[in-house]
Amino acid sequence: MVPSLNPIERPLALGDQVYRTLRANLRSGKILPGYPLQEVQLASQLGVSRTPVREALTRLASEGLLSSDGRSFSVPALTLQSVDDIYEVRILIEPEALRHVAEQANNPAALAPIMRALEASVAAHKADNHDAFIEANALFRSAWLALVPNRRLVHAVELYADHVQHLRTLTLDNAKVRNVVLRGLKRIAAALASGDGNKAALEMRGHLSEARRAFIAAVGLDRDKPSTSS
Amino acid sequence: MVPSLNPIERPLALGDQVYRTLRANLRSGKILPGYPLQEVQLASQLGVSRTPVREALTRLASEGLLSSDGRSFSVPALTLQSVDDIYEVRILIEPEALRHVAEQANNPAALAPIMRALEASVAAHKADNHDAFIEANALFRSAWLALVPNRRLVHAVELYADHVQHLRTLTLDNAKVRNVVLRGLKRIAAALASGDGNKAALEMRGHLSEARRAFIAAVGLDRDKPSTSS
DNA sequence: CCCTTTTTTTATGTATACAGTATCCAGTGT
DNA sequence: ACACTGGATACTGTATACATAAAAAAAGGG
Repeated sequence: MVPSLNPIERPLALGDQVYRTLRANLRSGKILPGYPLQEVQLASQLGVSRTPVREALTRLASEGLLSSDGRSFSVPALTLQSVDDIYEVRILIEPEALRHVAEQANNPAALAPIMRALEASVAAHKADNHDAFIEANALFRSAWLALVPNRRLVHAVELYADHVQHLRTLTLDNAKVRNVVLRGLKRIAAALASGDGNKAALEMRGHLSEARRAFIAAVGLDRDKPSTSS
Repeated sequence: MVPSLNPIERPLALGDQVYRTLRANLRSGKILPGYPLQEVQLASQLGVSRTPVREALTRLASEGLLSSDGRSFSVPALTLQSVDDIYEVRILIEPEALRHVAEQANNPAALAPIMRALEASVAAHKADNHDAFIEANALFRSAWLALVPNRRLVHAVELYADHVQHLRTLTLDNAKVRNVVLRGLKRIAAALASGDGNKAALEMRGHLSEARRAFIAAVGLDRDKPSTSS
């Protein structure tokens, strides 16, 4: 008998690895809307066969992160309509998810990672560092999501946040937009620190509304889809 | 020149067909939780190769309708926790989705399919027809969802509704449960007919809460997972 | 008779082969 | 020069082959 062994770390299946790689690249905006994602090309780039690539692509498409135009897949171009649709869903679920965090984990120790992510955002903003700001932003979200007990809710929040990730990479180099976002994060953090669930939910709602408006204004989205332009 | 030809009806890819078939079978509760869904077996039953089967399975798993326990997939057994989680999400999104329907499509013609589905539910209940009631229930949902303009919201509602579909097949042969559900549908239909968005949202919220309670009570779910028992 | 070990079977993960179809390009005819 | 047609090309959808690992069964030893 051996004292408490942890289960072995199994190497992830290739399909999962490809999925994560692609999703990370979508998140960072490296893949532009409209470009066809071709199986052979991706497979050779990643050094695997078409099978796991195909698996990852169909998964991403079923989650709505890719759209299948005709034969192959591509990043969907965001129209004003789709941005509105996505934000409507986000505004329904994220404030309530945050409410749980405020009500359950209102001790400073649990909130520490969130505060650190906020500080990182501030620093990145001051340094005018586009990529760092985006990263700190994502860190902030995953920090508070880690405290949401409902895993399905977490999954949904992550999904719809990724749906508009491309907007962020396009617009967060604009200092004005960053200011809007940063102001929202600060208010959210303050509400969390106060342990007031209602306030937290309210602040999140306000933040999402304003961020949505700022993104749309910054990218010049009006009834059409120029989301590929930089 | 040829007089106005319609584009040809293209047969759906096998992968999609398998996906739909499996999802329909999950919906009707034909596949029991815990049973491993094996690729070769499904492939031979459906008369296709493993490839499209595999594709469908990974899609269903990524949507949360299947869970991958170790190596293969199976219908996840519903714990009280997971039912609560799913209903929390449903209660966040479905009332607001219904609000749109009440506010936008409050003319009798648009609401006719919903009313027909309600009548079918009533008839099935009176006839004590389990399967017909479930089907009418699904028809009711798809009828009002057809009037929701936000397609992503529709997709999310359908997804989480399917997550607990198994509960329905287990419990809707219970007349008491059917009564609870039917009462909810009637109130929802009345709210829609009145064109009152707030009322519609409120009734949906109440309906979901009560249905959730009735399901849990009927299946005897307490801190564990007997959802396979009939 | 039970426990251990080895063998066999079975199922998945991945790669590759094959078929069908859409797209692109060149050639030909007007 | 332009339009149309025929063929080559490239990509996807599907099937199948192979390798690996887990599970089950059988053999062997105490």
